[in-house]
Amino acid sequence: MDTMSRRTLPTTKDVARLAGVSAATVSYVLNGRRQRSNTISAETRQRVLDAVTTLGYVPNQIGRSLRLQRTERVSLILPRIGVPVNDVLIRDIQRVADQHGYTVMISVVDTPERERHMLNQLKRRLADGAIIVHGTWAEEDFAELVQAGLPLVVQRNHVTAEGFDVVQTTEAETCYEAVSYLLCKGHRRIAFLGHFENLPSRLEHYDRFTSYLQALKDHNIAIDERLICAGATTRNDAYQSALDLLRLQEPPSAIFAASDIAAVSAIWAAHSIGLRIPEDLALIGAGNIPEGEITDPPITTVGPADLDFTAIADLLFSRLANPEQEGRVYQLQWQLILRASA
Amino acid sequence: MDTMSRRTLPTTKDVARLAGVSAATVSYVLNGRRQRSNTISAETRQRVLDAVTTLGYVPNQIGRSLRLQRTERVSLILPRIGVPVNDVLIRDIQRVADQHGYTVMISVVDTPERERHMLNQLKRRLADGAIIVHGTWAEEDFAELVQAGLPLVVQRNHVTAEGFDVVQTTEAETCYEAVSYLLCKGHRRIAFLGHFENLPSRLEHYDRFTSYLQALKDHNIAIDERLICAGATTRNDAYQSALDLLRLQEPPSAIFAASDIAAVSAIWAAHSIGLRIPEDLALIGAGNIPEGEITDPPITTVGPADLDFTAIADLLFSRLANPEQEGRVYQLQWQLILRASA
DNA sequence: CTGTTAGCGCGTTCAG
DNA sequence: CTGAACGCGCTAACAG
Repeated sequence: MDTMSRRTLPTTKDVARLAGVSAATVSYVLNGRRQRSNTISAETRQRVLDAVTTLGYVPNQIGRSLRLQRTERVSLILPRIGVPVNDVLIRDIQRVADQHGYTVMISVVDTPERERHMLNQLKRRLADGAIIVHGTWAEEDFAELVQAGLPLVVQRNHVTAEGFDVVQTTEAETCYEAVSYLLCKGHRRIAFLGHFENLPSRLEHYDRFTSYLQALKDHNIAIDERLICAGATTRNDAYQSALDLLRLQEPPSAIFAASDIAAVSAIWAAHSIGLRIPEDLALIGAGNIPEGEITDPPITTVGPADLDFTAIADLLFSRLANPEQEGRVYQLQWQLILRASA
Repeated sequence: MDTMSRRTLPTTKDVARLAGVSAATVSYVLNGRRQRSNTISAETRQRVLDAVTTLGYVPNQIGRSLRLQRTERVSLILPRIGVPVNDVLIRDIQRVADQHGYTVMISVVDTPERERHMLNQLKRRLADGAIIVHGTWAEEDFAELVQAGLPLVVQRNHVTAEGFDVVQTTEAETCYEAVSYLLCKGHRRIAFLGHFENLPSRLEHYDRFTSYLQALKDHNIAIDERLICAGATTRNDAYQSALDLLRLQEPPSAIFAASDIAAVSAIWAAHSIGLRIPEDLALIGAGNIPEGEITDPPITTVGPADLDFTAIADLLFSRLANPEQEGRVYQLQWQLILRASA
């Protein structure tokens, strides 16, 4: 309670002195020796534990990390926050990390500057391993991290698993299927509602968009640039963009939204000008977020059939246990989920 | 590129050897000496920098932290993810941290077990300071962290700023005003749509709820427990709960939702059974999230007038610079924001 | 069964 | 202007 104790936290040495043993013994007691025949008498053990509680000693993780060459933390790097699918990812990684006694540290990395900063932090051993989701990272960045010996899992479709693991989705085919579905229903003016910021490096890797283009092309529909909308970053931006689309002289009869959030916003936009869905406007989203089940109407969407990303976390911890293994590719199967909006 | 280099990262010593200087000189060059008259010749400086790039040397943050007794990280602890207001908080804290050269690590702490784990991590010097938002933390936990010398900012209404800073809102009065507003409009059956999990320790500290109760009481309206709904944790749960409310034999004519997310879900629920808002059902939310402006109708809500939480981050960094200062209280002004839903 | 010693990587004091 | 030496807190190897 005195102000002095706030200045200097107790160390193993303090505990050792109070218990009348050496610092090593304290460590043995607290970390339970595993190898060798190093055991501690019950009496000494108790003296140490008493000293620990008396002093309120807590081991310093930094000293421990330096000695063990291991932080017991994993880093989860997200390109943006407020995307429901990331909530699930966080939940699943958290759960697996708990089981391994690891702490998860989440970082939102949404600008090139922050990317550079985080790249540096990771090379400085901020964590023992990292899961990087999408973002504008260059492939060289991943190579640098591998070079630095950091166990790494990258969720991105167009990247080669060289020294790290890659999580991919089959969204290219499924999005193609979704747009084809709209075409088969007779729609000829189909809008694309997405955002072109924070893309995985190149536009041609933006599967949801290229699939849209390809499907139209394969059905001999000319691309109308006025129907391609890039402003759907936030819910409110998506709302405005959808409104702009629907107010065109020749408005679309269907919208393929690159995210379910954008699709929900499109519903609000349609409602606000008296359009009915799907009668006046067909709508397909992407991502299969739970929210899509409670909208009016529920949203037809493409996305992972069940929202469980445990496998991604498992990849990282398996690599943590065996860092030298070859890069693996894990496929997340997407599917078209028909509901009422299209 | 050889496998050896993945085993052992270069250290200051390696850089020193290659540059033909001592490790100290490397540190001088990289950290730019401030005190004393220690300067390095341009020539030596260049040799060191060359060696750094040749080896791809990156200072090890763990060694640095141990030496400096400072991690150059701050911890942001959230009780749950997927709440839009936290997106704003993250953005603002991130920005301020960038300016100070600090890294933000976000943690989702949503169970008592994770709370205990994180309490320990913080005492182990996971970060130099922390911002803790709501959650079920006990006041003793904060005292422990203060005792451990951790600069701390807590966002919670009912807590005394003893050795740390507190961010409070005026939501108690504003929520009272909101419910009173409904009562003045003639509503007598007003439902409460909230969630009783993850509460700040005690139910009587759940301002949004107590204000609801108090307003009814002051207007001599008997509490009808069937109108008090505790299941609105996620969007989908809130939807179900709202549906249950609206299907009661004597359904409410108004709903006060403890979050805007719950309010949006209530709109969907109302739509799905053909109720119009505000004609058939009045609705007030809480939190003032941007999404409330694009719903149909836009949501009348209570919340901070402008979404800027820079001040919270400033509190932490000011305390980081001056750890011994008295605990301060910062008030976040809430207000009733009238839109079309009530 | 327990104490001594060494060193993880870094930044800094002090003597040259 | 530079280098040798020290210590941050912890744990593994080795003595005793």
